[in-house]
This record gives sequence, C-alpha cells and structure tokens, in this order.
Amino acid sequence: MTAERNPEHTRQVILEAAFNEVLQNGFQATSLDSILSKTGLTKGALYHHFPNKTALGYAIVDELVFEQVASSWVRPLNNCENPIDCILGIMRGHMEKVTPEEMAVGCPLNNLTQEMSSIDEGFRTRLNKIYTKWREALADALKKGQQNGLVNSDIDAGQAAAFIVASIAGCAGTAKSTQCKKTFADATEGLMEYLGSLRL
Amino acid sequence: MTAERNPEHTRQVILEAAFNEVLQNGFQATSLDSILSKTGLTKGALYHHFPNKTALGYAIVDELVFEQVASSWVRPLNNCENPIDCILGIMRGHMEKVTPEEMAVGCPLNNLTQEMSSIDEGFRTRLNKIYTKWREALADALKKGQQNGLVNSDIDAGQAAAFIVASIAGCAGTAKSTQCKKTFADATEGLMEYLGSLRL
DNA sequence: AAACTAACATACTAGTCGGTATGTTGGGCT
DNA sequence: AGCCCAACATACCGACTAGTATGTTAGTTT
Repeated sequence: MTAERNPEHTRQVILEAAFNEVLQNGFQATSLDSILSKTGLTKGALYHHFPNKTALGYAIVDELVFEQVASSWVRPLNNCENPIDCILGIMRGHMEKVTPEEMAVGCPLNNLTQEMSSIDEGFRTRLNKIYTKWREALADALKKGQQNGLVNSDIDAGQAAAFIVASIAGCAGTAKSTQCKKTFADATEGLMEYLGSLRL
Repeated sequence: MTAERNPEHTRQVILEAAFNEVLQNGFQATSLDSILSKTGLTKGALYHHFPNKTALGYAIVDELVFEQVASSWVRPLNNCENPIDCILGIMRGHMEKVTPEEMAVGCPLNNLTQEMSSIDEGFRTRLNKIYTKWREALADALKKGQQNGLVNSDIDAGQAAAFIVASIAGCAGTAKSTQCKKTFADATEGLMEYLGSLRL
C-alpha cells in the first residue's frame, strides 16, 4: 500500500533533479547516474520516461526553463501599464532576493545557451525560441508604452528589446564569474539607468 | 634533419589546437585525443608539456584568452583620447568582420566563464581576473574622459564599466544563440546608443 | 481471480575518457 | 665522438559513461 505509483510525478521528479544537476554542472558534464542518485530512482525509470539523455535535456528546456522565463520575465510584461517600471520591478526583485549560490550557478537559460547552442541544433532552436518570445514580448510592451506616451518614441522598440535581453543575460553572466554582489549590482544598476533613459 | 625539435613551438601548437577545440565544443566535452588529432602529436607530447587536462585549460585562459582580450579590448583603452569613440570603434570593427562561424562558436571568454566558473574555482579566478582587468581599464578610461570633459561627469565610471562589459558579453551570447546577424546588430546598436549617451 | 500492461528495478555491455608506464629518438654539451 | 637528458611516441589501464536487456511489481481490466 505504501507503493504509490504515480508516473507523472515520477517523470517530474526526474526532470527537476536533472534540471538542478544540469544547472550546477552543465548538460554534458552531468551523468545520468548523478541525476538518479538524487531521486532514489534507477535507469529503468528514466529510460521509461525519456528515450535518451538528449531528449531529457530538451524536456528541461521546453518545460522547466521555458516556464521559468515565461513566468518571471514574459507574462508580467503582457499585462502591465508601464513596461519600464515592470522590468525595473522584476530586476529589483531578483537583485534583492538572489542568494550567493544562485549567483554562482547562474541563469539556467544563459548557461544552457552558451554551452549547447553551438554543438546541438536541437538545443539551439529551443533556447532561441525562448529568447525570441522574450524579445518579442518586450518589444510589444515597449511599443504599447510608446503609444501610451510612457516610452520615448524616438527609440526602435525591437532594437532596445534585443539590447535589454542581451544585457540581462550579460549581468547574470557577470554575477556567475565574479560571485561579487557589488559588481553584479553595478552592472544591474547601469542597466536600470539605461531603462530609465527610455522614459518619455 | 627533417626532425626540427622545437619544444616551445610544440607547446604552442598543442595550446592553440586545444583552444580551438574548446572554443567549439566546450572544455569538458573536448577530448584530449580530438585535440591531438589536429596536431599530429601524441599524448606523450601533451603530457610532457602539461601535467593534466585542467592545467591545459588554465594555460588556455592565462595565455591565449588573456592575450586576446588584452589586445582587442584593454590595451586600446590605455592610450586613447576618447574612450567612448575607442569602444565604439572596436565594436564596429567586430561587427563588420565577424563571420557566421564566429558568431556561432561565440566569445572564448564568455563561453569558458559560463561553462567552468561554477564548477572549478581555478577557472573562475583566472577568468574573473581577465574580466576585472577589463572593467578596471574601462573605468579608468572613462574617468580620464570625465577629467578631459569628454564624458558626462554625472555617471559612476565603475558602474558604467561593469554594465558595458556585461552587455558586450551579453551581445556575444545573443549572437551565439540566434545566429541571426540582425538580432546581434540590434543588441549591439542598442549598446552603442547607450555609449553615445555617456558623452558630455 | 486470472490475465495483461504500464511502471519501474537490476545487471550488464560496449565504448570512451583521462592518465600512466615505458619505449625511442634527437640534439646539445664535454 | 660519445653521452645523456629532454622531447617526444606507443601501448595500455582503470574508471566511468550512455544505453540495453531482462526481470519484477503494482494496477487495471475482464
């Protein structure tokens, strides 16, 4: 009676353990055994739910990374009044509650992109899709802000969106390499000042 | 007579082959055999010049990556009149002559940082040293520009330097994931406009 | 309750990796 | 000229990996 079979839950357990291991060690350096050791499950369970290691990696991107970026960065933009205040709020929130451990392991999206996008086209397209959706949502929000007289109409919304997304990724990368909150805060505040300069 | 023993040259051959392989596949995914196959040399030669794979990776950072960043980004800042024009010139140069292949493989410094800095402290300190020197050189150049009346004195030079370096890394990362020159150009031009806004 | 299937566990294979032990060769020094 | 050590080459080991083959158990159906 204690058994409690729950395939969907099992799949999710494997997926999240894989996500954490990959976040810490990178995809290629993560062994399936190290993932499974965190779950108490075995290879049989893993290969029942995923055809191979690559598919497991794709699922991490398609489900966990995608959802994380969407909920943190994309969806807040869709129904907000002032896009600049919205991004500033998200960034401030991240800055305040980020732990040294999180700074060290870095951003899941950025990590996987740098590691995998040049050696596996499947990873690259999936990760690029996430970035593209993010950029589009940001560009749309900026355009709406321009129409509402909240954002300077002189700027190219698409161009600014590309720059902002790139800079956020760059700030996360800076945090990872320095592990120094001051430098991370410097870079982030530089970005915040740029965002402020976009106001009308 | 054909032999031509030249240990320093041999070491350099191994080092540069390793650099190229690591740039394309990442450090952990690069096998020593794949490096050696590009050189015509063997394991004996490699282990004569480097005690282990990690030391080879450290040498790549300390010698090749360091020198590349220093010559491209740091030294031009040291003896220039206007730091903003200087950075803009470097960026424009990179934008114009970058090949699709280079965009795909990404920036050596950024790649290694994202992959290795969270799992090997030796890599992290070495890579962070490069970033720090870069940031310091940029901050100094901005300060000098402020004294000369070329750069807005309202800005915090150290903060701006941290942001600019982070954004450049972010632009390189963007290029790697999108492999779309338009998006890369958008992000870069966004950064260029920010740089322009720093003028007095 | 028997039969069947999905959901796992266990044991193993084939291959690859970093690293080592040992052999060979060439060139500078005396 | 001959010696000797640095500079390599070759062969191999033990550890580890992704993936497979097969066994076992829990639920579900009839």
